[in-house]
Amino acid sequence: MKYNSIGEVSAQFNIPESALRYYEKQGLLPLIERDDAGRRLFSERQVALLQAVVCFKNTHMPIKSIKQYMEMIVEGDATLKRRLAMMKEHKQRILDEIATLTEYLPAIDEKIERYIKQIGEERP
Amino acid sequence: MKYNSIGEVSAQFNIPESALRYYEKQGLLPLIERDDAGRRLFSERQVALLQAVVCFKNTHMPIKSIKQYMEMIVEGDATLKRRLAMMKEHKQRILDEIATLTEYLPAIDEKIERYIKQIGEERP
DNA sequence: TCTTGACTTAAACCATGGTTTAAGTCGTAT
DNA sequence: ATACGACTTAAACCATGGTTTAAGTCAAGA
Repeated sequence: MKYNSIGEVSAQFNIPESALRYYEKQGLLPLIERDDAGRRLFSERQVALLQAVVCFKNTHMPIKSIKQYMEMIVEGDATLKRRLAMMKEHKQRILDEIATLTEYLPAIDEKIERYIKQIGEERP
Repeated sequence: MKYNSIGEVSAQFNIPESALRYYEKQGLLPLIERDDAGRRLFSERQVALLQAVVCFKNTHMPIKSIKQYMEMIVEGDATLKRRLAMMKEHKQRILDEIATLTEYLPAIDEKIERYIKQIGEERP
């Protein structure tokens, strides 16, 4: 099996090593193996799980929730329903967030239009 | 002129009074007047500016940036171009954020579909 | 008069999400 | 041998965005 060092993973995902260590400490990256010297070994599986963490972080899931999700993955199939419910809720929060941002865009556009107009009138 | 107390504004916008006081302290609500007892008086103008603050906060503009914007409003027409540039940048950040959220939605949907499928196979 | 409710302040406190620092351990190339 | 680069840890530090607390002021009603 191919293992990646923390430096390699940091470079691949453009995430500081300090953040990866912090994520592991917070329980976002459970079951990371170590070599004889205590250095982290990221398996392909861990890299895939980190990809999920990246997805969750980019969609603003709190660290505590990501941790719960990862704990459920470790727990196995008994948590499938809860994981499904969690993903449905998270999807809804993403949709709500998109809706909020979209709703406020016209207000920003109005300010832009107003400033363009005012600047045009100022320097005639 | 109609003035609103901090309690009224708090109720209207569903924002804690502590947050409104914090916003003023941080410079997000400049030029708020006071009565003889030192109590804040929100004019219609201030309420309108607060509406802008709410818009910026809901679209994740940092407090420091909102403060800069409000300082430019106080400064007057000399800052019109800078305000326009700021609004254009902020709009782009909103669009980028919507794009990011939208890009990750399929990954969440895949997990949802996978869990539905797996749960269906588990309880046949 | 005295209490109550709405307000004031400064300062302390809190949660979230990390980064930085200091000290140390390896493996490898010179 | 030793120096270097990549890694380790715990603990301290930081930024952001507030909330909470303690002590006080003021106006109005019982």
